[in-house]
Amino acid sequence: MPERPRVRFAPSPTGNLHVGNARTALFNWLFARHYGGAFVVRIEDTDRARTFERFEKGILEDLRWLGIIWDEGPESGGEFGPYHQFERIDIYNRYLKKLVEEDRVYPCYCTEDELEAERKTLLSMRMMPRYMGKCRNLTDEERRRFESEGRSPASRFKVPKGVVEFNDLIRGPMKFDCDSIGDFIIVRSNDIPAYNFAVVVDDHLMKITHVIRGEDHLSNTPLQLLLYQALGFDPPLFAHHSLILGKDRSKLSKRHGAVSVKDFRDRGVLPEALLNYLSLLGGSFAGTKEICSVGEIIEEFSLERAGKSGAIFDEAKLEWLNKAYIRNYSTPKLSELLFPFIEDAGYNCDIIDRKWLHSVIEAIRDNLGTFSEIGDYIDVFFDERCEISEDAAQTLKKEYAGAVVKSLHDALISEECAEDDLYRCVMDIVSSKTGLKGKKLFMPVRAAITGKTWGPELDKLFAILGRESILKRVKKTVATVYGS
RNA sequence: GGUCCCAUCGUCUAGGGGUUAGGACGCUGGCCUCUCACGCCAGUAGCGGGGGUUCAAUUCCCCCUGGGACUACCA
Repeated sequence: MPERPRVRFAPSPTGNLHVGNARTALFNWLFARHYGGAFVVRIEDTDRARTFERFEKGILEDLRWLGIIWDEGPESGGEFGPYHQFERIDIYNRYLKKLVEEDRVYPCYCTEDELEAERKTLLSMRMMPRYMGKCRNLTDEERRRFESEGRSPASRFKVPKGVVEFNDLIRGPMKFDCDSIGDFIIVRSNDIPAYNFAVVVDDHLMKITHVIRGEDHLSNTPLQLLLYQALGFDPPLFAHHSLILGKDRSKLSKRHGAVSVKDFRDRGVLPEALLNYLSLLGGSFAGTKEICSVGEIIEEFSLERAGKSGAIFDEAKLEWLNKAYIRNYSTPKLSELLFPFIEDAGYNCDIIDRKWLHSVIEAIRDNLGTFSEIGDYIDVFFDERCEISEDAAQTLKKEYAGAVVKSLHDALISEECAEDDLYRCVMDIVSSKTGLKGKKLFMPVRAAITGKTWGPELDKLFAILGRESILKRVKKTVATVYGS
């Protein structure tokens, strides 16, 4: 391990930050933090048609939200900038020139249609589609002719014969035969460098020591290694981690539902829960502990513990973790995070008494898997939002329910019970009057008061609602369900 | 089709030549005066198949099967 390893996360701003990419960023960041190295973010914005600034902003925002802070990169700068590839075009051109001079590169005049046709032919012959080198040995005369036709060439790298070998830090020894690699484009006909070329130049110039990325880049590695060789650069070490999969075991993508960090953030998943979950996927910590603080995760992180096989993204487990993290928040802090979600559910937090709202949140906080569920739990505390659900109506129509509701009503009216002992006192009365207990006793009470068959604990409900509100609700229920 | 990668409960995983194959999520049951959630207890379920190597293979090797990634002038 070098003194100070340098790793990078290099997203292209063509969409929101995907959880798979977030995991790659996380692994790099954990690696840097674990070994006391540097974590750099580089924006790969060479695909001009698909690059949008809002995506870059979003990605950076999501990284910060997760607590993945970069030592060098956009906005914060650093010694090895610029950190946007599009601002580094001159640099790539310098190295292209070098490769041209050394005859490692040649101009290719093929159009995309021609290349597509070649691919199809090869495929129909059951051969691997790859560039067969049509422009590799063009005469000057032929080149001039293409130029005069107005064709602007792309630059292709001359792939040498031989094999490329490297030792993947996660997967072990890797070996690729150059015969299966066609001459590939390193600078496109619009003079913008292609991915494999830009990455190699940047990683070298930015002194990256370890490239940690998804398995989907494994087959790019031999191409990049060839470029390192041609450029005379020392290559970094490579580590290719497994991918996050959807339920059907294919690479997680939009058709699987929520896949971006933003999706989970909007749903009310805590950043520490998502980060913890992502670090759990495709690996494990030394102990049996699964809920770990960032510090512990950094401490435990190691590439050796990274699994080689893909891992299905399990939202149920994420939610379980989220619940655990929610429990660790104090109610005031939790409330602050919850307010936007309460507003989304159609409430105006400004006109609701803070203290009362806190007690409501206190009553339901343990039920929440994600913040966006808050609307389903909070409505029972607002008289005007209480409707009798189908389930509740059925419960109330059971033969024993009528008596329960009646004695509940009577107990509330009698003023026999003190306000501060309402729940216990009323339930004792109802229980002794009806002779019922357990589910048959409590379900009609719950249904009569909340209109639902599930929700926060009844004692908390009584304490927050108070006699007046409860009585009003019971009367309403009696009127609508029993019609008297 | 080609190249490459991978393979332990439904899911995430631990383990590793001799184990009652361990944990977590989920699910089921029980307890906590109802449900849900929390907490606790219990239960459910797994080494893809075939050959080797070996006294012994889930573990090591090979083949098959299955799954996946890549196969762009995207990254």
